[in-house]
Amino acid sequence: MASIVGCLPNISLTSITQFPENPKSLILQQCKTPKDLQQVHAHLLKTRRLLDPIITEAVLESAALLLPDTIDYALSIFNHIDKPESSAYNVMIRGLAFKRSPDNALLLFKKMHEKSVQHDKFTFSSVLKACSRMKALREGEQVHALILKSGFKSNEFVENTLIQMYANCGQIGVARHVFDGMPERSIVAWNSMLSGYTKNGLWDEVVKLFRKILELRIEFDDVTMISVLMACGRLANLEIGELIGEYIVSKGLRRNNTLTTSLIDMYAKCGQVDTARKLFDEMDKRDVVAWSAMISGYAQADRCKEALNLFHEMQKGNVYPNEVTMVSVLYSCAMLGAYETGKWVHFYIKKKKMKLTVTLGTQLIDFYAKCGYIDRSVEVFKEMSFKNVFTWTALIQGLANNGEGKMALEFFSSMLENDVKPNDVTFIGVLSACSHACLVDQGRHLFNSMRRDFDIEPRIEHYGCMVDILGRAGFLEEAYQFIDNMPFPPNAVVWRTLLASCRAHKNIEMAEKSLEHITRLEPAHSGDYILLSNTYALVGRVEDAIRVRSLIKEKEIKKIPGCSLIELDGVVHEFFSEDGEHKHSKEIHDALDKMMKQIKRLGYVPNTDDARLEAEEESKETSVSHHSEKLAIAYGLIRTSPRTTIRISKNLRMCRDCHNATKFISQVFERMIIVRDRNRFHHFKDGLCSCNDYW
DNA sequence: ATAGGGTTAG
Repeated sequence: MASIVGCLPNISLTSITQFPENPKSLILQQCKTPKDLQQVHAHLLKTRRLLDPIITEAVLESAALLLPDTIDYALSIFNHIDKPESSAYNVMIRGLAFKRSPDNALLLFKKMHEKSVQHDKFTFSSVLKACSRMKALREGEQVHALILKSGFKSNEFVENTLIQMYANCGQIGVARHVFDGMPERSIVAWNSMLSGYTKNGLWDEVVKLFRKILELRIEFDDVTMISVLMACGRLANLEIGELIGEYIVSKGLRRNNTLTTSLIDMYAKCGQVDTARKLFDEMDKRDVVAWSAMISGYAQADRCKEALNLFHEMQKGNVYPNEVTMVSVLYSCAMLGAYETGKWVHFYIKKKKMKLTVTLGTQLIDFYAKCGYIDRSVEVFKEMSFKNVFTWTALIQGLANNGEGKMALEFFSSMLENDVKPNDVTFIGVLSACSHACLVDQGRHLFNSMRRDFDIEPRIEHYGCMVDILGRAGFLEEAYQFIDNMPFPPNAVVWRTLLASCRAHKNIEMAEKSLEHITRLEPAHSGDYILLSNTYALVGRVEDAIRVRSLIKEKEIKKIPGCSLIELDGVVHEFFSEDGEHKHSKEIHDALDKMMKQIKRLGYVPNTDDARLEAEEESKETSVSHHSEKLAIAYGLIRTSPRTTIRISKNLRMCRDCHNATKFISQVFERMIIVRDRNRFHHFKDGLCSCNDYW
């Protein structure tokens, strides 16, 4: 018994023989480890004190509720009790309900019922908690019926668990019915209802109920605010969000970290990332959740570079990321094409044996796919033990965008074989797979099966995919008819899709018509005029091409500057086409000149048509050679080792000249070059591109 | 003895 001294610091070795008369609080408070408990248990057995139900229940409570991983120990003690009283059952049911074996809690409840042991409010709330965790609606309903049948007097604890159980089982209406029928409601009841709405994504209802709380002047607490802030974030309801923000300040609650984290998240989701950052900087202790919230705030605001910077700062601050943090970090890497950083994150996840949750795995798949490494996506997919519709969809979309249309469709088939129900987004992926792989009939078939076989109503995006499938394959007239027969008015995106096909198939008439439709719906982007202009240029109507291009200036349409990113040693470098002359160093320009000279020697001819269209006032060649991707590739060539792959991501479509030049570069410099443009991937190798010059 | 809470994806 020597070691018990260390565990029970108030008792000396001799005093163990004088075990306290009533050792209940000693058992509950002093047993810090399973070992402590075992020794106390042994002592109680030896001294036959275990016959006292009060003492036994204290041991049970310690084993079933307070200590980790001792639930089996608790069960073995419980099973030795001759005729357990209801309080002993209650402790066990509650312990089982909390300790990940809610099914056993239910079984024990059943046993209790069979043995006619009286159940009470404690039994009911514990067993309902178990039902809630298991999403066992049927059993929950049975318990509810039993509560009503046994003439049980209303009790707020039980009613609150009923609300929780019904909400967790998706029966939010029943939950509300229970709530409405309560004779008295503390703030916990209101909070239970709010959290029920939250779990079901009914954000509007959260705000509605909170307005009621305000109206009735019910005093709310931090738990209330956390639910409501969550809803405000999802709804971008800054009005209520700020109201709570001011309340928090006025009540001096800023030191409540959980609350402040919710506030940060709300501001970030409402587009006020800088306000969120200010709150974040003012926190006196930032835990991993606060960091994760702020990082995801930047990522959602499309400020991924800042997200990654903050991630690096987090590591300097010795806060360890968890799988939630990594989801936002990988999302940012995917957006930026920051392959090295993302690869390191994957390595870190493995090294730290982080749980590969469905969300994290799905994000890894998306990350690799967006960096052009679709094989790695497939690997991750195969390693995952749990996959959901998001996982399958990410893989299918990744395959489609990387030109693996056929494989995407194969995975779609095996998704169905695995009884995973596709959703509307899955079909976007599947249809774009058909589009990239030029599988017209397959596309038609899948589009028609959406409503018929899967009960999914095609949205305008799906119609857009169909237009793309038809248009790419050259069925422009059919695509036009298809748009005409849509059940809703076409938007600019649909016409833009057709316009792109018109360029590919050199159909002037329909290109003109498409642009007309676009301008009728919204002010056209500069890219639309460029597509039409390119179409004219392709059929030799250079004057028209120039005329259309000049419209961009005349109409003062803002041009989106082309921007290419390349990541080197974990740092993302940005190159812009517009300010190429001024911003970049001599080193880069020298590299660019050298690169252009070398590919010309091998037969590259700059496309002066495009150059002429682009900027008549500048010398033709200079203009085109300064597209951002050429700068980024030139920089990549001098900064990376020979024969390694160069990866670029770009915010616009690649132009034909850059596409052509990159093919030459891949050959001359013996480099694999992967360019992710706005729409798809181009894998350049040995002078050829994976898109077969069709994009 | 019991009830309600923050960050994550296609």
